[in-house]
Amino acid sequence: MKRPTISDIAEAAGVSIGAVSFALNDRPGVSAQTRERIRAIADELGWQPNAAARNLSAARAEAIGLVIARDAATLGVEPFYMQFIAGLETELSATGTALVLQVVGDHERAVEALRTLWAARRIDATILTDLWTDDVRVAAVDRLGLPGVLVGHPSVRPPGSNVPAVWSDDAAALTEAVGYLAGIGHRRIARVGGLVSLSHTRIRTAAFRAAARTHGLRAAEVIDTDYTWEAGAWATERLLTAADPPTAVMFDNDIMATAGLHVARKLGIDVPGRLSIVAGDDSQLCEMAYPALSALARDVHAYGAHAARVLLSGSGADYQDATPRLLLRDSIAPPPH
Amino acid sequence: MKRPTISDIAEAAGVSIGAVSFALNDRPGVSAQTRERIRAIADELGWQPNAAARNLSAARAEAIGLVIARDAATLGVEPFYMQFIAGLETELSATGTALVLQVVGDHERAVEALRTLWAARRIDATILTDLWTDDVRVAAVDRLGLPGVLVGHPSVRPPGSNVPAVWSDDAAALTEAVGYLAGIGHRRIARVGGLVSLSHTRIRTAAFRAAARTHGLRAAEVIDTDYTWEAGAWATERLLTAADPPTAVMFDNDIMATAGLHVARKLGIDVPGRLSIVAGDDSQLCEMAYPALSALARDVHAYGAHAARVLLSGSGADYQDATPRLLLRDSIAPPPH
DNA sequence: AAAGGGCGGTCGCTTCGTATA
DNA sequence: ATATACGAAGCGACCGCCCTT
Repeated sequence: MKRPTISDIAEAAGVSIGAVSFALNDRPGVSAQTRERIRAIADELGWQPNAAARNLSAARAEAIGLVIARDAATLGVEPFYMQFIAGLETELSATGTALVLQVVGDHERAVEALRTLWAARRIDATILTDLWTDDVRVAAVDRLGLPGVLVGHPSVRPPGSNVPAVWSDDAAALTEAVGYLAGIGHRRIARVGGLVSLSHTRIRTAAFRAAARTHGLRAAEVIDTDYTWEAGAWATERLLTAADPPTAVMFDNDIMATAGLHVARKLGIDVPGRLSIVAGDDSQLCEMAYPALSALARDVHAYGAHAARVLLSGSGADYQDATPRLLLRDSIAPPPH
Repeated sequence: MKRPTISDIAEAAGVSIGAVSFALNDRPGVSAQTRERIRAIADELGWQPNAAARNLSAARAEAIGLVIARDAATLGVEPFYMQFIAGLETELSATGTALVLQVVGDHERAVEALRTLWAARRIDATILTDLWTDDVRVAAVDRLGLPGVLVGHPSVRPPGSNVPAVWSDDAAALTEAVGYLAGIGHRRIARVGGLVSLSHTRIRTAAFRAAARTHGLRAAEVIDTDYTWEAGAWATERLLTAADPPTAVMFDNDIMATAGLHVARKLGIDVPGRLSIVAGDDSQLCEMAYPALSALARDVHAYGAHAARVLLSGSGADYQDATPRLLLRDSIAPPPH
């Protein structure tokens, strides 16, 4: 029950504390047989290094911080984070790095949390998600000297900063999707975007507009939202009840896409007969909807793993993840007429 | 940029290290003005006590561990954990306690993770969720002397153990729901349960059967599953295509309830006209379904907060949370005929 | 006599300089 | 000179003991 320390081992082995440390850390300076003897005793005693002591002398925490800045209520159904975290873990657990998680309400508190964790040496690095343009958190990690990785397009990185970014080419994904819809005949396509403060929202909107121009679409309206069910429903209703409504709508997340589906049903608009829908990520929500929603699919689990790998490698180099692909289910069809 | 230590403050204030420690920890032995001066300097320097150093001498980690034993794939849509974690955080952050999160595949690995975290003094306590009957993790925390709280019915606690439990009366909730359905005329009610290895699944099934007897139901079939969409769909299909099918089905989680809704639609069975559905928890998935699903509602966020509070209080006393209530939406109606 | 504040040991581990075979 | 092992000095904060005014 009492947890053994290195000196218990030293005593039992009849050697010095230093020798035990060297033996257990695979460093030269201890004979092979002494090393084995020490190892055996450590095993027998069930010894584990005291993280506090080790971190104190090494000045490392062997932990990384993930501070999620999100209203608790909306965190529930949003499938992104749990999968992302599970992905992180696959890499972290392999290196004995702990994940310290915190959920806060806004960026200001996120900065405060990161500052405290870092100042207290509870974390060695952090991962920043849901990046805004001119994100105060990026500025903060730069200022603090807190290592980190940005999960988002490298363009969010301010000049002078060299925090690596892990990203995927959302613009290409959107371009592909618009191209597909245009290819099967759609001429009026709308986009229900996420928070305009998020950098990837702007990137996607820009790509959407560019693709609309390329294909000479007759209409390419964009409505920005806050990602919630309510906003998705409201935006869809506005789109569908306008004169000359779109024949296809692309949503920035799955929750809003599902909301859009509901609104269409309420208005008696058949999906995909009269309206095609493209969802945002590709969570299980898409399969759960009826009809099952086509979506821009990406492997969030792998995304998390890659972010962790970039962080642990310390290379400082950006990493481009796979481009989301349009996954066809049952919510896309050629436009009516 | 450089993170200050207590001796930096001492130097800047022209006092000893001990005086700084006393001043910053609100202990007597320092004059009020010295205390203020020291505080001001600490603030200005952005000082935070080095967690490793403090934990080393205090032999505490100021952190609790949450090891989620769940297949990564199913973690995605399951809204429980994120909300639960957010609830935990509201209490933890108030006391400066960190949350160390780990995601593993099974109980064996969970025990291993807890053992390592505890042996390395990375955590002071843990929270155990999704409890099984004869859960190896409960035995492990007892054996290790690792403090914890069980999120589940006190009956999962083996004799001799005194780990506190935070629980809600699921049996009462199920009884209420069956009573309601029976009250509006249902005579054939089925239950699609969760993992039979989970203790609360058994508790609910027992309550379901007892209530069925009380109300003299003609049929009260129970099908156990693994909580997945596929299992929910399969179970529902089996139920609805049998001779003399149920007029109401109660699901143990929201994902399966949604799957059940799909199956009913596929079979051309109107909900709630010919089939009533009760979902398991009450996540946003219920509102997202069409028709919106009635559910046994509980406040998961508060549940998490209560678990944290019990853990931090150290009282060791069980805490009974609010009993889930039947929340009526659009998926319940009297049976046909 | 009491209040303010210095000193030094302590937690467990790492690491470096040095001594022994 | 080489391989092996010892002793001690930190890492940063805490805390009890003791000495000042």
